[in-house]
Amino acid sequence: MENKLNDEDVKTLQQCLNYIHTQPKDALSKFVNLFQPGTLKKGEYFVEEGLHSSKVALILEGVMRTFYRTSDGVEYNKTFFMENSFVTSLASVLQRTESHLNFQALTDCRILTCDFYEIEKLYVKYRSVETLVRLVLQNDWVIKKEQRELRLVLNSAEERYLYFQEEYLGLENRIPQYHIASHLGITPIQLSRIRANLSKNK
Amino acid sequence: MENKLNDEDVKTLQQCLNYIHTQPKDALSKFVNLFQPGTLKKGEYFVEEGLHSSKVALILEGVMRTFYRTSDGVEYNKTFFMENSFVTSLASVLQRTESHLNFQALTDCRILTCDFYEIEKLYVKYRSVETLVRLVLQNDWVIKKEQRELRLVLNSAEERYLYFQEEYLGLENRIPQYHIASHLGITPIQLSRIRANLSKNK
DNA sequence: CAAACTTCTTAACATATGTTAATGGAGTAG
DNA sequence: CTACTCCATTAACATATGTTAAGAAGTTTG
Repeated sequence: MENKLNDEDVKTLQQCLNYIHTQPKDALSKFVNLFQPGTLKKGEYFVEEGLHSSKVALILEGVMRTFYRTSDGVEYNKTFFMENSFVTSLASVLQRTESHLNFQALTDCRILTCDFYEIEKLYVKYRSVETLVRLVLQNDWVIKKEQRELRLVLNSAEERYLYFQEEYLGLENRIPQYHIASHLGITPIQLSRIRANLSKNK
Repeated sequence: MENKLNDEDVKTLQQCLNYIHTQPKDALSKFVNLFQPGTLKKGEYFVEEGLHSSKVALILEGVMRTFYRTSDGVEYNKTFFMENSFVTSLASVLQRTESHLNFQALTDCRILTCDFYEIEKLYVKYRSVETLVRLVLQNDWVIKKEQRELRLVLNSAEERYLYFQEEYLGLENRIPQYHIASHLGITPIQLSRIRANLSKNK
């Protein structure tokens, strides 16, 4: 049971943090020390609906999804996460409530995890950490959500599919099509038709 | 040019603030003093896209909408505001950037306005004010946006229309149908069909 | 290898929605 | 009152999408 990060993973983590908002060396070092290595098997849950979780993960290898499940069992894939993405049930963490979203590994994953509230404790000493978190929030919750709402209302399923390909480069070939269809708000059959139509007119 | 609020409007404002998060008397009084009375003619803009605005309005009488306009002129009505609602271009205010949304009066409006940054100045002295703002943010940006995204993906236009009726009680008869259609992401023709179908099967 | 399973595709039909155009009612200006 | 504008409805047709069913190709399991 070693909770030690190898040099390469530390470097990846540092780069991912600095990419969002450049951190001074001491803050970066404290930040990195909060993380521990871990793995998820394909199908395994990182966060389950109905439970509270303050965990944060950085994906080193693999793909995860977050999805909502309706009362009659229909699933809607809200977001996918790939390498170098941070994963957390933000609403649950911020509101201190149980998550109503599920987070699940779609492939075997290698991750680094830590507890969000440990990150919060760094705010007092390192303003750069608080800024980083605020930027993630602003970007994820204000800008991305805005864009998604507009696309759902204003764009056709085909346009949403083309946008998906840009947003999630290469993901198309790493997960089943029906997960993509669910993300686009259409049936796998309709997605298949759209794909057939696109390749015909190319 | 009187910037004096009448007693009744003060009472309404106080109730609206306390409804979100109860305020101590001195905070409430400072809060109320930031507001000035005003009016908007039908069709007049409260905030225009491309410009920065830190204005906040409480609607005393009337209806407003916020809408997005695509590059080819199509409009999408994001939200409607009725009596006792606070109106502000939140993303613009928080990010200190220009608004990419328009806010417009759909009827003649009687409002109370103030500057958001004046409210922020109260944070230091009155924690209750900061809490109130955080609650609005959390409610509007986290919960409502989440619900809207799910509805757009998971619910039919008819279901969205029925939900609209609940969410905006009585609004249906105060604004043109095509504004409602735009909010639902469908054409006025389709909304008309849905309405005809609902009254038939009733 | 054979059987079972998963996933993607296609067909056939039904439903939902968009587009264009015509109609008529309600309100408004002259 | 008349002409005009705005707006909701309806029809007719085209397109997009859902549903059900069948089959093919790849993968897993025994």
